[in-house]
Amino acid sequence: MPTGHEVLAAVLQVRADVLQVLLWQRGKDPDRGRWALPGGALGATEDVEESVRRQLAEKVDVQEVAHVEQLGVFSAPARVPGVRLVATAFLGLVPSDADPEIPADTAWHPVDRLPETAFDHAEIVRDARDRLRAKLSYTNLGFALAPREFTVSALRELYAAALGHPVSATNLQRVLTRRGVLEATGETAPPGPAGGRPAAVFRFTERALRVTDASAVLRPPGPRESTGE
Amino acid sequence: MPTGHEVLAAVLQVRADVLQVLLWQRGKDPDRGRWALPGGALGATEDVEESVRRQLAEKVDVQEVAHVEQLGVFSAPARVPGVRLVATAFLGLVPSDADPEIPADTAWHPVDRLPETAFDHAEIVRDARDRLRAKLSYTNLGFALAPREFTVSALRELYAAALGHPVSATNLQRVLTRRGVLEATGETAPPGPAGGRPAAVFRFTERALRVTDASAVLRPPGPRESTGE
DNA sequence: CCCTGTTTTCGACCAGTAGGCGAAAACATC
DNA sequence: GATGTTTTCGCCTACTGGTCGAAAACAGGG
Repeated sequence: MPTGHEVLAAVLQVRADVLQVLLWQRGKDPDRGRWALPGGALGATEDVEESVRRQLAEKVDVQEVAHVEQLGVFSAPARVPGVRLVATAFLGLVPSDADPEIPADTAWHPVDRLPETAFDHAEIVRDARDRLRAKLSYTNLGFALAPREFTVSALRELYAAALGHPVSATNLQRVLTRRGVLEATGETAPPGPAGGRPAAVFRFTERALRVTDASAVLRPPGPRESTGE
Repeated sequence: MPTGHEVLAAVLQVRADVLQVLLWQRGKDPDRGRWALPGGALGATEDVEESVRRQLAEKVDVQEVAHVEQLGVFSAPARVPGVRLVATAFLGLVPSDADPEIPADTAWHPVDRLPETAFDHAEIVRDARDRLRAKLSYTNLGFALAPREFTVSALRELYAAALGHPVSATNLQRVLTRRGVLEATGETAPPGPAGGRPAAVFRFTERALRVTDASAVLRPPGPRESTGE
């Protein structure tokens, strides 16, 4: 039994205040009618990251996908019936203001209320969701879920939807500002129908677009590095 | 050209106060004479984690490997000459007091002064080292590098060697104690030849053995969870 | 036996960071 | 102008990490 290799992408976006994942409905067996992650066989001349971007391009406008990172390998011998197929899974993030064209067999589904899924794809979606939730708090990954410009309230709702629990606007703004990743544009957004003070518009700074993993505890000794400019 | 799949393990241990990796010297082409990571082809009836543990057993006593985790996929089309070979890389950790038997072609090498390595294995070792350094500070991964019982000074030297920078013993003890992962045994270790106060002996608690990733900033609201018990 | 040197341990202090609260600002509608 | 709504900002508290220095507990030498 030869070993094949496929790539799969769990593309996440906050839509209607709910974290959702892009799935397509299989038209043939095995698992006909069940919902699957976009992906496909690894090509001979590409690595897995190139491959997942290529395959994703068949379902959505890849320009809209702001962040792609490797989740891990799924390799249970019988994860797909009949053939031996090892999968490299990816996490993809789409800003909440994008509404990419998608094929007819494709739809967004809330990550916490998945339909009947194909193969081990539900497990992959869970892993993607958990990875996002973990990294949202200690990295700048939020920029990949947010529009280019936004108010603090809008960002708060995004984080709340993605994390699955309420977030304080005050604290969110202070934390992100202190990290040096939030920047006021000077503009203000018009208030809603009920009135209220107009909200200031922010964007992520250049440095925010580099996802910095390190929230190092047990730092090397010596004076702190400045976070500002 | 068919696609094969192999697993590779970067097994790290602090030896002689230096972070080292287990490598074996290739006896035949390609890359004869260069140093390679242990590993091999994925079997038909195993997943990648089972496979890496099986392959590792051929080089070292697997009982000594305290922690194994997936690093990622390496899949550049020409990463191995001649064939298309996708690799799943793993990070393995061995406690510093273990000295496993290893074959004649196998040796430990400092991760910061590698010999001539085969294929893309140097990159994998770098990734393993960086992963360890990142996770040491915000997880309990240290337990996998330490003996079952140890003094704070010994643990400090372990962390310093693994992280590559000095670590304060005071702070290390306080941080780990507050996390509830350090526990005094009540015993004391005899002082060195120069005298000095005898050091208290510690061990990691049960809860420390579960590696807890979450160092969540932007927590859900409400009272703090107690770390005690 | 006391003094010195060494190593560990512990308490105190400081700074940086997150969470919470409420007042003030800036708008809409009546 | 009064009221209601939303945003913004400052203040307070709690917790955590980093640093320092004193005290504790040992060995060895005079």
